[in-house]
Amino acid sequence: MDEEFKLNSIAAADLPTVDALTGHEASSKQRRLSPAQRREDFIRKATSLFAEEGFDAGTRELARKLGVTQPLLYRYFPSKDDLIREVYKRVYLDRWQPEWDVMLGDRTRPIRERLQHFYDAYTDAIFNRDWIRIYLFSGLKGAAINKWYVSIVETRILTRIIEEYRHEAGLPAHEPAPAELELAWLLHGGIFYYGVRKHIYDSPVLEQKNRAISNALDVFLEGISSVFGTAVKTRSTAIRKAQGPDGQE
Amino acid sequence: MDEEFKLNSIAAADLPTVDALTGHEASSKQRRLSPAQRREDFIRKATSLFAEEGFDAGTRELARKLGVTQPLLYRYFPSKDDLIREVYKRVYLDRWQPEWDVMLGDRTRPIRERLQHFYDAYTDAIFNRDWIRIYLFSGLKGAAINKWYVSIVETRILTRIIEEYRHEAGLPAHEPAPAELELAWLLHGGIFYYGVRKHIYDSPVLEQKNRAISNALDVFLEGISSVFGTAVKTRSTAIRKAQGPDGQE
DNA sequence: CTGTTAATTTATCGGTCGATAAATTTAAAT
DNA sequence: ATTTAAATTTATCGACCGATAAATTAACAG
Repeated sequence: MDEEFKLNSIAAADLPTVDALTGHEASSKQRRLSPAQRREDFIRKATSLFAEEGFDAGTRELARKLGVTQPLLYRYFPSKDDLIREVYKRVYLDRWQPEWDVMLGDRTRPIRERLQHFYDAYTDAIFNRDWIRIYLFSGLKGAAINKWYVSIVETRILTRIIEEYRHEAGLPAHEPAPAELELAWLLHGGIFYYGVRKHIYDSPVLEQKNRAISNALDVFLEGISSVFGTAVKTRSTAIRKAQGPDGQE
Repeated sequence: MDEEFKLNSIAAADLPTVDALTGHEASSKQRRLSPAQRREDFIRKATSLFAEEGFDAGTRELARKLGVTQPLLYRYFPSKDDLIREVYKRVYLDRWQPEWDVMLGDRTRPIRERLQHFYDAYTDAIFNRDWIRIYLFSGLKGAAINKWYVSIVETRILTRIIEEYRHEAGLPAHEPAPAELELAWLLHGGIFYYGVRKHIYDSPVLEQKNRAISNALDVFLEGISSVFGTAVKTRSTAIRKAQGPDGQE
């Protein structure tokens, strides 16, 4: 657990493309790839394979999906565990946008708008089969990066949500109390579970993700207003009339 | 997927005890057990083993934990998959209490009280490492019983919550709309995630589970009141003053 | 065209997996 | 005490696992 992680370090997108590396268009008959490209392919295919079958998926199946032989993997990664760690980093670090931090703290915009913007973007980034499954599998394995990520969500997102809410509601600023953080987790976990139901359980969910988020934010913000004993204008009645929660418009 | 499941069928508790079967007190040196007892032991230890390591855990390790040899398993279960199915049934069907259904529909009690009672009892039943991990592992495997369980939660619990809320709020009775169900899922998923954080991620959570639930219910009920445009007395201000959400009392 | 480098393959090792068959041993019945 | 039924163990099979070493071959430099 003495590892350290850094959000949005050098990522796949920074790697040179096949064309740039090889000097000609990528052909399906291309037999040899540059080390960078081959390594990238291993990580990418491993991500989807591990997402589907868990980290016990075989290295031979991975190689077969790439059209290469299994021992080749060990020229690029000392062990399967090292490959898994690369997959972790790719999944956990790459999709996080540092600007989320900034945007959530932008007090020129109402918090309702900031929250909708954030959760629209955040769920766009993580609501896909690969991400959610890798997240759950690594969580079940007790991977250090999973616990680290959860703590990041709490400090960078949920703590800020409470702080910003308190500010907009005119409440005195202080470190969010455990019970306040817990309410932010209720919102966050509830929204996350939408993704789990849709992408893991293949369960029918409300079609429009942004409406599910919108309604969740309405309930959350109105709910904590009442509970905190503060009356804050948090939602647009125009929106409410246009897309009420009963879906009967 | 043509399997059918039945909540609370004959369960472990209905099995005769070791004493009843063997006629004398269970000794740790007991070498042979009755088939019923041995089978029960296999299922129990398999549940905790699979919960920890996933369903890829070896049958040899399972046997070792029971102090027997591995082939013995195959006198009690035709295959490892059959054992896994038994574990599923034990986990998914046993802890469900049919009275939850009834209680949630008891209109002599306010819905706030019924919800608190239900979620206190429900989380008492499922918030433990074994249950949550088996649930997640089987979900990731796409097990039929997992999808079945999710649909049961929706029809038996969440649909009822919305119906009962609508009734208490004086709204016309009708099948919950998708957006309404989605809000019930927000509550349910948010509460479930409390258990995941505590038992899977080993993340610090608000110590008192019942307070976390109470605050969640306050936010949910007050929130949907506002969103639905209905004013319903849902929470006791006495409770609110005694244990406000800021945890500073 | 030739030589060199390294990307890739072939062959293989020891270990573990789920599962089966046959031998053994315990416990109860006679 | 002897017999009998079945609970349990021993031995083993074929398949698959992660990993290593050595042989091969594709791509580029001269």
